[in-house]
Amino acid sequence: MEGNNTVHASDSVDKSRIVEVKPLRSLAPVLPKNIQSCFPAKYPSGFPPFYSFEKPQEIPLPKEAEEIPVDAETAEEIPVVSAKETTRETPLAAKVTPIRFYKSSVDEEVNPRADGDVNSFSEGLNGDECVDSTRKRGTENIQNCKEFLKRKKNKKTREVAGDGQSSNIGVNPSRNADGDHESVNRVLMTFDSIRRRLCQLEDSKELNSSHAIKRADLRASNALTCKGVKTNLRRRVGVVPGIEVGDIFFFRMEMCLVGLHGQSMGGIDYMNIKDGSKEDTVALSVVSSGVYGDDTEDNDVLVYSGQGENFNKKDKHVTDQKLQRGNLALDRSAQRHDEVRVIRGLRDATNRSAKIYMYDGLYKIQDSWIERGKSGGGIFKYKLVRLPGQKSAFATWKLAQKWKAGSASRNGFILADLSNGVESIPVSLVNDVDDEKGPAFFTYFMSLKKPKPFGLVQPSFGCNCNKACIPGDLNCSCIQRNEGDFPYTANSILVSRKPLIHECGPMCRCLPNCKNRVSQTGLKQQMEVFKTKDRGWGLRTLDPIRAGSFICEYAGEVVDRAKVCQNGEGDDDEYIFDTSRIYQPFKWNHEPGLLEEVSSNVPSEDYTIPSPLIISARNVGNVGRFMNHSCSPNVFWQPVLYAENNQSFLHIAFFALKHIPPMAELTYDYGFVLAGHAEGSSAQRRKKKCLCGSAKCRGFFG
DNA sequence: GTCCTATCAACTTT
DNA sequence: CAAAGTTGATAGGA
Repeated sequence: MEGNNTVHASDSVDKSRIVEVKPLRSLAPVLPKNIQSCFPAKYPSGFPPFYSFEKPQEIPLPKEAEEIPVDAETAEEIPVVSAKETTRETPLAAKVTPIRFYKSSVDEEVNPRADGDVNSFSEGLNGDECVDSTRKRGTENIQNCKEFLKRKKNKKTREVAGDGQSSNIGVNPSRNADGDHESVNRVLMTFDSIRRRLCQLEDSKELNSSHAIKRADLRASNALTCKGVKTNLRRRVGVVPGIEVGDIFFFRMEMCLVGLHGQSMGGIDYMNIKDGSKEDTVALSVVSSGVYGDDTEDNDVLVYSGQGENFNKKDKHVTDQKLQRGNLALDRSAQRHDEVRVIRGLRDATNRSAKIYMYDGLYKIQDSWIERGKSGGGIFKYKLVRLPGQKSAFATWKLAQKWKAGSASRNGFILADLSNGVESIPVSLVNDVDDEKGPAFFTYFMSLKKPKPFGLVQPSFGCNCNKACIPGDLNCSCIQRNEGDFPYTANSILVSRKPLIHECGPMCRCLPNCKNRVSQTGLKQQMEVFKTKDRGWGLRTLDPIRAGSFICEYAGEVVDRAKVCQNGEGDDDEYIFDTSRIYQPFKWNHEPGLLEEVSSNVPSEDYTIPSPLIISARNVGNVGRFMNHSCSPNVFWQPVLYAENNQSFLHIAFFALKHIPPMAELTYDYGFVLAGHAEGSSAQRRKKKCLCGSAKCRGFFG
């Protein structure tokens, strides 16, 4: 028994380090406080919003606003405001430098009244201009949109030149033609935020009407295209700025919007170029869906099939593919020895009908030939070989899949399941860096021990839903607490960051598989604890993770500040999570106004926590305790509340901030304590030097 | 009940 | 403009 429980694989088993598994919950009810704190005021205490849309008249006038630089550099200079200290006065919103300036070129072009004032900005959006707002929209709207896009195209040259006159929501106009990391990120985040919200609306409509809005991906993309929220519009051969080898995508549209692959369906993207006096056509990128038998043993080689049917629909004759379009382009690229971007698609393991795409870098066409297909028609084949010296991407993904399946051996493999069966998915322990055989002893536990009730005067109660709560059912008291919105999509993706999320709990009548219990169901992705080069143990994922996916709770013991101070004399706060630290604000929800039906109710991203919650994961915890800090994290925390034993308890749940590729380390922003604001001895506490290595690194944390 | 495949239709890009 | 290595819904079979 003990052998099974050991953290170490080595012979020298230290009995003090035996993992003790206690998957039971311990509850400690305490005194209730006032109910007011549960329901956020209009501006709950917390971070200031980037911009106040509820008071558009107080937004600075355009002249003023245009002086505010919108670069990434400036964004970093946004004053950080303590969750504790912020007293909300409306002008604060105007004082805070906006990360973007919300004025779109659309308004300039289309709405003659638009003068850059946010007010008219919203009006412009609420008109029918280019807003694909209802299922039964007429062709009129589409027409408008097309016309708009035409006009926009003419104007593009000016924008590219950087006259500074126009700007787009979310993207620095100068990044429209040639993007960077910042603009790519922003486009992707905005896209997915709108898409999630559309899914949410769709889910809730299903109950009330038969008409569900389909293809949220297309609709989100449409909205962004109309508003010019795109980047890397200039089509190019080779590297696309801001996109890294190994980046993953969940929709073809995402790759269109950031300029990686311009074809919404087509597998081959190409363009015409002028080479001296001669016109030529060259391939830009190919998407391999992995269904045409183009997989080879060698992950650096791709055999890609040309495009074109093998029979003519009219005369029903077998035909050969023709050397035209994409086929021609690939042929030309081969002769010119040009680079071609390769995107590899694989089935999503968790959602078999969906696909995940990974950018695998640059390849060159080494060979091409014609094969006979099953029907007898000729099929072009192109052998693409990956250029050396690029970061391993697709190969890593495939390897991770093998590790998961147990069909490939691993270097430095220590333990198959650190959680010892507490999690339904095993958490492996790996160290391929040095000799350390595992982290110090702790008890694996999935949730909070000794939680303190969240101050409510009224007794907490659960909902009365039968079996499962259904989005759009306004009789469900849990949905009511979430202001009518179901916090998660049908596939358990968080829709928006909110001051507080109310989940169903043990007191609800619905069953444990109710979709409103996402943070209580344990790990959903396969993860592993691994030894980093310079930051101790860390957590990484073997699976690709979609933005908004639940990662894990921050499990541990709820402690008092006094106790933290007592223990905090050494470097003892390594395993402390504290909601009252200062956290860099960031925008995860989309801007209001990008899509009519979605604009009106974009939740605030200021967390509402009436009294600080401090969790120690030193002795008891889950994988959350291994997540390292980063100033450019890929995970964020979100307060979640649900009731147990007539009381409500606050939990901290982690969600993916963006799409996370397999084998990437999971990190979140630890926040920091302002010097002089901490109590007692911890005031003198040293900040830790940050080694996150990101371009936006603050230099310290903790 | 679930899991897989096949098929269909709505759909946007160049 | 037509074509396209899409996507999600739906149905039927193992």
